[in-house]
Amino acid sequence: MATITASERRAVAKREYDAFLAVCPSRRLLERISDKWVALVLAALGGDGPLPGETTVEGPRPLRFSELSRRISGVSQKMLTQTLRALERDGMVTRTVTPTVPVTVSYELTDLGRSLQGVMRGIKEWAESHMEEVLTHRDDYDHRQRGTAD
Amino acid sequence: MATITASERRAVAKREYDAFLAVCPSRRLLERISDKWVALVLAALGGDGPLPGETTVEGPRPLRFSELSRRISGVSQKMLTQTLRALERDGMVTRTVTPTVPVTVSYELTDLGRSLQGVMRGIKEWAESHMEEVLTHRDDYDHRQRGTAD
DNA sequence: CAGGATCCAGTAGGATACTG
DNA sequence: CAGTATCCTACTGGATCCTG
Repeated sequence: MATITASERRAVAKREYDAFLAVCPSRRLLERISDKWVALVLAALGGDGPLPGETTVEGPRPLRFSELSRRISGVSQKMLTQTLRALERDGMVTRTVTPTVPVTVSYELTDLGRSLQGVMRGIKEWAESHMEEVLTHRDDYDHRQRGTAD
Repeated sequence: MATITASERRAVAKREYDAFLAVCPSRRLLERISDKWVALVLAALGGDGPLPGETTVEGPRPLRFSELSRRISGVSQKMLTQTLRALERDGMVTRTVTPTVPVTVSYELTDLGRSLQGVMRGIKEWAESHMEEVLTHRDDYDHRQRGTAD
């Protein structure tokens, strides 16, 4: 009998994943992580920038729900919870509950999460550092709308 | 009078962009590029993987609309057009029309687009290479739903 | 504090039909 | 071929209320 373990099958399958294919599971994973909230949560947990009210810039550390909420301005509690749950389920963050009163919950990146954060941070930083260039292109594009036959 | 040019103002503002802030323009740029279709279009134009039907693996080259459409399986013509327009407007792809019959339109990454593709490709590849690990975590998470008091 | 549960508006995005 | 235009549904995600 061919004793093929799950990990063996997976090792083979690994090379087959192709997000260009609509039916490939990696396509759905790509959809999940191609999300602004994911990018922002990972960046926050990854220790990008100082926390509001804090002057010292420190590295990554566990953040509480309320800290994340304050850091990522404009995020609703629903989206934050939802995003954190998904990231936890996918093994990218850990959720730690400390039974104080009231309860304290903190989130932290796992190794897997950190590896993703490496690429996701790139996106947030790209957006910030290329904003001007993009704005310039938009101006050009919008103006050129008529002058085509110039 | 303080003669401050637009580019000077922008050079200063550049360091101010912070996607953590809901009101910051870079937040909206982040939303725009945190999109699966953007990731896939950039990857396709960036020359990731061989084209369907082609055996030789070549680098990036301009792709026609229909080629993109075939490469990115499952994309609707609406989303593809919409994504390409947005990328063109933001200066990340060029659109070239060759007046044959019928018309030939090809898309190509700009330098700006290539710089973004550098980080976006990371995401697609991360999804593909970490699919297994994520699946394992999901199994764990879903099973652990009851056995909490174990 | 850290959510769960609901309700509900806005929009993303698919399907379809038509055009230069 | 490479779109544009329209219709329409389904899901996203915000606002609100409630709980341990």
